[in-house]
Parts: sequence; C-alpha cells; structure tokens
Amino acid sequence: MTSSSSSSSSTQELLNTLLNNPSTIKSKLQAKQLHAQILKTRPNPSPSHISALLSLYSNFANLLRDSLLLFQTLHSPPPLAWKSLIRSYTSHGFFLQSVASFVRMRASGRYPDHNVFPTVLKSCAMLGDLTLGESLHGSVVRHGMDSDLYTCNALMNMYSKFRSLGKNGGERFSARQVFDEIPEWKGGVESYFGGVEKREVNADASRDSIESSEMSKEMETRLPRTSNASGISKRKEVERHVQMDSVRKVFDMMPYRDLVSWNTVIAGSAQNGMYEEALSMLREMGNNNMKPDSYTLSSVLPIFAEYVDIIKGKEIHGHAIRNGFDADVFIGSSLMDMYAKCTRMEDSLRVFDLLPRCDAISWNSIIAGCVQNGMCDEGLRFFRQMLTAKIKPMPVTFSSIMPACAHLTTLHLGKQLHGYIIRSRFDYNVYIASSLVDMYAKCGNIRTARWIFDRIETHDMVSWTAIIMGCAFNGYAHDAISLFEQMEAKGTKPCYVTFIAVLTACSHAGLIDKAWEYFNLMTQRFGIAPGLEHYAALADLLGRAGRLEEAYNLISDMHIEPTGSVWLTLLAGCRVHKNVELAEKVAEKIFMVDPLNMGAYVILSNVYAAARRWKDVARLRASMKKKGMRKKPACSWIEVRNKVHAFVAGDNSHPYYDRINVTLKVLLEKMEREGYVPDTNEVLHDVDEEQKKALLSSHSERLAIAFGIISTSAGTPLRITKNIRVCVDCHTAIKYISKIVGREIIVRDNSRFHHFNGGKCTCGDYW
DNA sequence: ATAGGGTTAG
Repeated sequence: MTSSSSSSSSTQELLNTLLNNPSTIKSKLQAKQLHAQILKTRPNPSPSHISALLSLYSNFANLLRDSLLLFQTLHSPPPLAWKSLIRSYTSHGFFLQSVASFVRMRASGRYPDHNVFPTVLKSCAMLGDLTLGESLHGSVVRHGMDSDLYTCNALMNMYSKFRSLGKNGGERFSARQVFDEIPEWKGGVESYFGGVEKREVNADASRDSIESSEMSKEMETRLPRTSNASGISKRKEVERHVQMDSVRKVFDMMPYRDLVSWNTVIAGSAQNGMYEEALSMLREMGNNNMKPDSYTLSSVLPIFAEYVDIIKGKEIHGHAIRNGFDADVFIGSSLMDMYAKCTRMEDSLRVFDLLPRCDAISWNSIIAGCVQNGMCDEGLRFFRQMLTAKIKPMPVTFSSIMPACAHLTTLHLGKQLHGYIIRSRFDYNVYIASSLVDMYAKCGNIRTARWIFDRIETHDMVSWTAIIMGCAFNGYAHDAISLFEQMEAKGTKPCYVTFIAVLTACSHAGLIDKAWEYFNLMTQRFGIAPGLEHYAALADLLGRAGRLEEAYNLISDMHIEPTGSVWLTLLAGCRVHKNVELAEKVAEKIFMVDPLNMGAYVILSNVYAAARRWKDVARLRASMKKKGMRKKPACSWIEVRNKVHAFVAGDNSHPYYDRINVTLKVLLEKMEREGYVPDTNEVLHDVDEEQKKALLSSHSERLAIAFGIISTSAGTPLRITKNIRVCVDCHTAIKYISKIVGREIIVRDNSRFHHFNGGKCTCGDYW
C-alpha cells in the first residue's frame, strides 16, 4: 500500500482491507497512511471504521496519543474501540488508565469478552492491588469467563504477582485511585476529525458497575482464604500461601490447561519462595505430557541458585542445551546467576561468553556475579563494557556494582556512579540508597552515608543495618546503638546481620555489658541463632578488654564448630595483653581446623617477638616455609585526585619515594618531641633498636600518609586503606601525626575504621 | 487480538 492511491474507489478498498484483513497492515507507517487516506475522502468515518483503525493502532508502540485522539471522536464507543483503548493503555504501561477504562466501558453498558479480560488482569497484576484483583475476578465469573484459558492464565499470574510486587516496594494502587482516574479526558487532546463534544462522565454509574466490596464478598465465598492459624510469627508465610492458594484454585478449576498455565503456576511458586511446590509441579507437568520450555527452565533455575545445588542446576543446563534453549537470554541470565551463587564463576563467565545477544539483565547477572564473588575489578570491567555496548544501566545495575566500590574503597568511582544515579533519578531506590550508604561508610565518609540514609523515604531492615554497620565500622558506636534503638521504635525487625552490626559497635567501644544484652536479645526475643560473626564480635570485645579466659570459654562453648577466624580474634587479644601461654593454646586450636591460617602464624610470631623468644619466631618461619606459605605483604593505598596510589613497605619504586622519606623523618623528630616513644615489641626481626625503629617507620600506612601530606593541600582529610591490621605502634604514631599536621586521618584496615584527629582516635584504647 | 520466564542493596 502506498500513499499514491488516492481515488475514492481505492479508499473503499482500503476500508474493506481494514475491516476484513487488518493483519495485512504490518507497519506503523502503513497504518498512519491509511488513516490519512480515509480522512482525505471521508470527513465522517463510521464508528466501525474508527474502531478498526483504533484496533490497528493498538498493535503498535508509541501510538497511544493517536489512539486517544481517535477514541475521543466516538460518541458511543463500540466494544472493539474500548478493547483497543485498553490494550493501548496496557502496552504503554498506563495500567491505572487501563483498568479505569475497563470500568468506564462497563459503565457505558458495553460487555467485556474473553479478549479483554487477560489485558485488564495483567494491568491489575502490575498495579498490585488484591482487592481490585478480586473485584475483577468477580467480574470474570459473572461474565462466564472463568473457564476461558487465556483469562484463567492471566488470573493466576495476577494472584501470584501481588506479593512479589508489594515485597519489592513497588507502588501500590487502590480501587479508589482507579475511580479517581476515570474522568481522564482532561482536555489538551484535539481530534483529527474536529468538532468533538465533551462528554460527561457518570462517575456514580461507574462506581455502581464495579461494586468492589460486593464482589470481594462474592470472591470470598468462591475462594475461601486458608484459615491457617499456625502462629503469629509466620504471618508472612501465611500471607504468601493465601495468594498461591488462589492461583491453585483457579488452576484446579480450569477445564483445559496449556503450557502457559503450567509455567504460570511454577513461576508463581518459585517467585513466592515455594520451591518444593514449584518442583513438584515441574514433575507433575511431565506426567501430564507437557514438555518444559524455555519459560519453565528459566523459572526453576533460580530455585537451584537459592539451594546452591550445582548438580540440579547443571542438569537443567544440559536439558537447555539439548533442546536448543541455551541461546535464550532469560535462561542465560538465570544460568549465570545459578553458577555465580554456587561460586562457579568460570562456568558463569562461559555462559556469558557463549550468549549470542545480551540485554540489560544478562549484563546485570554477570556484573552481580563477579561482585558477589569478590571479583570487583572484573565486575567494574563488565560495567564499562555494558556502557560501551550502549546498554542502559538499570537500577539493579547500580545496586550490583556499588558494593565493588565499597569493597575496593574507590571513593571517586563511587561518587561518579552516585552522580550517574542522581541523573537517572534512581537515587530514591532503597536498594541503591542502601548500597550508597554502605559504600560511603566503607570509604570512611560516614557523614555522606548518614545524609543519604536520612533521605531514604521508608527505611527497611537492610538500610537500617547498613547505617548501623557504617557507624559501627567507623567507630561511632553510640550512634550505632542509638540508631538501633530508633529502628526498634519504628517497628522494623532486626535480623542476623543487624546484630552483627550492633555487636561490632559494642566491640568497637568496649561495651561489654551492652554486648551481652544485645546477644541475649537476639537469641531470646528474636529467636535468631548466633552465628560465627556474632561469636567473633563478642570474643573480639572480650579479648581486647583483657578478659581472655572468658573469651576462651565463650568460644569453647559455642553451639557450632568455631572456625579459625573466630579463634583468631582471641589470638589478637592475647597479643595485646601479651599472654604467651594462652596464645599458644589458641594457635593450636586454629592449626587444628585451619593449618594454613596465615593470620595465626603472623600474630603468634608477634607474641613470641614481644617476649623476645626469637627461637620460636624462627621455628614458625621455618614451618611456614615448609608448608609453602608466604606472608602477604602489607599494602596501603590512598586516593589522591581520583587516582589510587598503593604503597608496600620498603618499596622504593614510587616517584615520590625520597620526598616521602624526608617527610617521615621530619615528622618523627616532631613526634618524639611531643612524647612519642616507638613500641618496638612486635617487630619480628631480632635486630637492634635503631633498625627496629626504621622498620616501623617504613610501614606501608606511614608511606601512604606521608604521600598524602605531600600531595594534598593543608587540612584535607587523608583516607588510607590497609589490607591487614594496623599495628599497635602505627596506631600510636598516627595519633601524633594527626595532631602535628592538623588533619583528620582515616585509616581502614580489614576489620575496622580509625578516625584520627587532634592526637586522638575514635576507637580509644580498643584499637 | 488476549496469558507465562531471567538480574539488585546490609
């Protein structure tokens, strides 16, 4: 069809095509040309022609405005026009308007048929309002559509979506809002045909026609809710089952089921955490001669990711390959995620490499997989590749990549991403905000973290935990505890991780009684079984306070098997309090469960060195060598003008090496005048005092600090990150340095933050 | 004509 055919007779042909063979019109352009053609010769097309054109328009994207204009020319829109309008609204994401139009259609006396219900039900699923959904279900039943295949499939999907939308903080709408939306012709739309009369909308009639409450009652008798009074604590579980019970009821009443029906139930169960039900439906579907397709497989793969079941996951992967589904982006994404959750990144990367086409979600999968497995640099590389490939990042992309910045302490990257997030208007997404809070906190910028936290609209458990952990990590224990109390007052239930944060705060401030109080609160009131991290925080606290026996008994009486890292916290306590006997006993425990624990070797060596037991130091060194263990060199890094500078003790390759040494020497003189006495006790080498002092002042954090002093202007805070713990002497030394240079120095080591200012550190004696 | 799938934060 071309625009050159302009005679009246050919217009008649076009109209016949429109009415009888609309499927021959395959493009938006053709549809618009047809519209223009009709206008040229027929100033007043019949309602059936307009409806047919409207139906055609609703097949294409970005024609909503044209559809609305066309619709407005109709004084009494026939069913086809209504259905097309509703379809247009839904396909353009105007779900509220879609349902409202359905209500208006009913108010105008037109009857819905089996074609329109699936679309309306889909809109309702997106709106996430249960009451509205039940009303629509009532309408389905009263119009005799409760045996229609497509309608039932849409109904099941709708019920299964209510929970997951609510859980994700998706916007919730109510039937009330649908009514508010009904007088939707707010002017500004002018007709192509001119001379449109404004029609009155009878809102009362609309209200009568849907009768939400009455329908809800009707639905209650048809779909009785399970009265599962198993307990208040499992309220969430029960709620979840109520929706899935409705899905099952629809499923069981269906006279005929197709693959979509099965897939809808399986996906619904999987998405609502009912994994066993989903898997039993998968088996049952085979008994009913239904062969799983790519939809089925991509729905069940997340279950094996959650179960960390690589065997079953690989079975599905094999099935996908045998059936030619392995090029499917949906299956690819869930496969990458499954392998990543099973810590099999090689397999995950291979799936990614073999995927012929990638969309935003498959990029997210590989990025999240890398970051979750500690491959932060690779994650960032994929993120850049994604941008290069012109794939627009989604909110999920940012919450996946931000932890990489937090882990690497690359504040400049995190800030850059934050800028991108603000420009994309994603900054009120609670997932992203939580990851930003964590990133800023982990980069030592607790004020910005708090600023972002304060601007989150509704805090959830994770965002509370992020800020509490942020304060705890940064040494602001009392803020952390106060925030925890605020969280309780707001009625947000703390979880396992929240208590790790609270106990970390206590350990940072030496609040032993408080810590026990929270430990008991967690176990007794919240019924959370303490994990390794909780025990570690408590043992750390007791150890630092010198209550070594108490810590030893705590770890010995744990209800789970302690790992080397739990014992290691106590070993560190033994070092601080110079208890050689207990240190040996604890180290023995560690070597029993973890013979290659580097930390244990290093700390025990420190303990021996402090006691001048050089033979034991040598024995340990020989033992390490025999096992092929090499001490990981201490490394510190600092960000200066968006570039990360890394320093290793004794490394003289840095261009500023000489200037750094001069600065350190000048500083040392000033420090000694202020009263600094080097603590050479932990120097592992049996050398003279002067050499020990020289070794101490070449520790990597001091090189990084000196570099920071040289290359930034006066008053700028210095942020240092170290891969291992800051030693006792450096801790003392940095206090002096902060006073002398009048700067805030923030040092993050693998376990906590130290904010030095004016000769003091936030962690006080509990370094 | 109309219905079904994958990825995030502490």
